[in-house]
Amino acid sequence: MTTEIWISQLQDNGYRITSARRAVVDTVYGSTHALTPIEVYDKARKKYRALGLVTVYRTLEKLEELHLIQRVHQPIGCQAFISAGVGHQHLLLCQNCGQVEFFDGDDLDALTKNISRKTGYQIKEHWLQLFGLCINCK
Amino acid sequence: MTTEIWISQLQDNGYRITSARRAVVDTVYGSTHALTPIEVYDKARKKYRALGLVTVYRTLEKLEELHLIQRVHQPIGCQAFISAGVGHQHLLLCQNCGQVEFFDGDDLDALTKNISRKTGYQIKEHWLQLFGLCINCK
DNA sequence: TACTTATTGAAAACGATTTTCAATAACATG
DNA sequence: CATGTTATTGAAAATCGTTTTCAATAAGTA
Ligand SMILES: [Mn+2]
Ligand SMILES: [Mn+2]
Ligand SMILES: [Zn+2]
Ligand SMILES: [Zn+2]
Repeated sequence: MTTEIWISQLQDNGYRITSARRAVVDTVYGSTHALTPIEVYDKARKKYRALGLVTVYRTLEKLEELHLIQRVHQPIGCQAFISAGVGHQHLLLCQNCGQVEFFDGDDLDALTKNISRKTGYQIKEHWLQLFGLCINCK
Repeated sequence: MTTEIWISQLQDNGYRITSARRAVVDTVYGSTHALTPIEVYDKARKKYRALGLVTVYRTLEKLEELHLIQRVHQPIGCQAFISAGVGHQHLLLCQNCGQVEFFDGDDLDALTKNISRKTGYQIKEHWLQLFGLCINCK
């Protein structure tokens, strides 16, 4: 998997491929840490000097819309993004260095059935995030 | 349980009891929906006309600091508040009307041990939220 | 009742995000 | 490859939510 996949996704959806967009894609794709718009801007500008912050916002918007990236919610803030996982996945975040990992294999069926019965809610989806310390930080 | 509990908590922590604070407390306490600062402002001003939005922010800040309210994270935004649950609890949100309920009794020990082993992370805490439709909305 | 000082709301400041706009560059067409 | 159409660009301005500043006020204390 390479950044070209994101590039063709953009292309296939009628978006033009520009140097600005390439710089943003190259920066966000494959990052192990969630990045805020400003962080993306600072990193991407090393690859493409003329880049504007506005274009970072606009590109992140499109990548999110195409489900190529996803927003990361944290106690400190909820405006950082990371490459989206494939299929149904959850996040594991390092509280110290901000590293992000995906995991799957949670089985919440019993739980949701139980809660559904107790509350009368029809449960549609769930968010599960784990926080801790990565190998380097613990 | 009544709003007086929050009032005495504020008092016990050295904060003065004012009409503005009473209006905010009365509004947030016991609300079944998460409220944003503006929503709190609009509702609370019906009880106390002179209330300023700044005071709403300042009071919410204190209530959060005393763990009497907690922030609710949602796909649409993360600046709404609700009365905090007692002990370790999780949220169940109605995607239609915004109603909020608490639940407990999730058992994620097996899951976290498993993830911990696979990833090498030391897991410290978790966020779990369920989304669905409440009895009225489904 | 008088005093101290935390609290107030209005206004200004702020930071993040969005909108506006004219110049530019991507890409379809010939 | 040259040309035309128009999506995309970055700068500047506007906007939105939140925070800070400040002088007036009112809560709590003695
Ligand atoms: Mn899951
Ligand atoms: Mn739990
Ligand atoms: Zn780490
Ligand atoms: Zn509902």
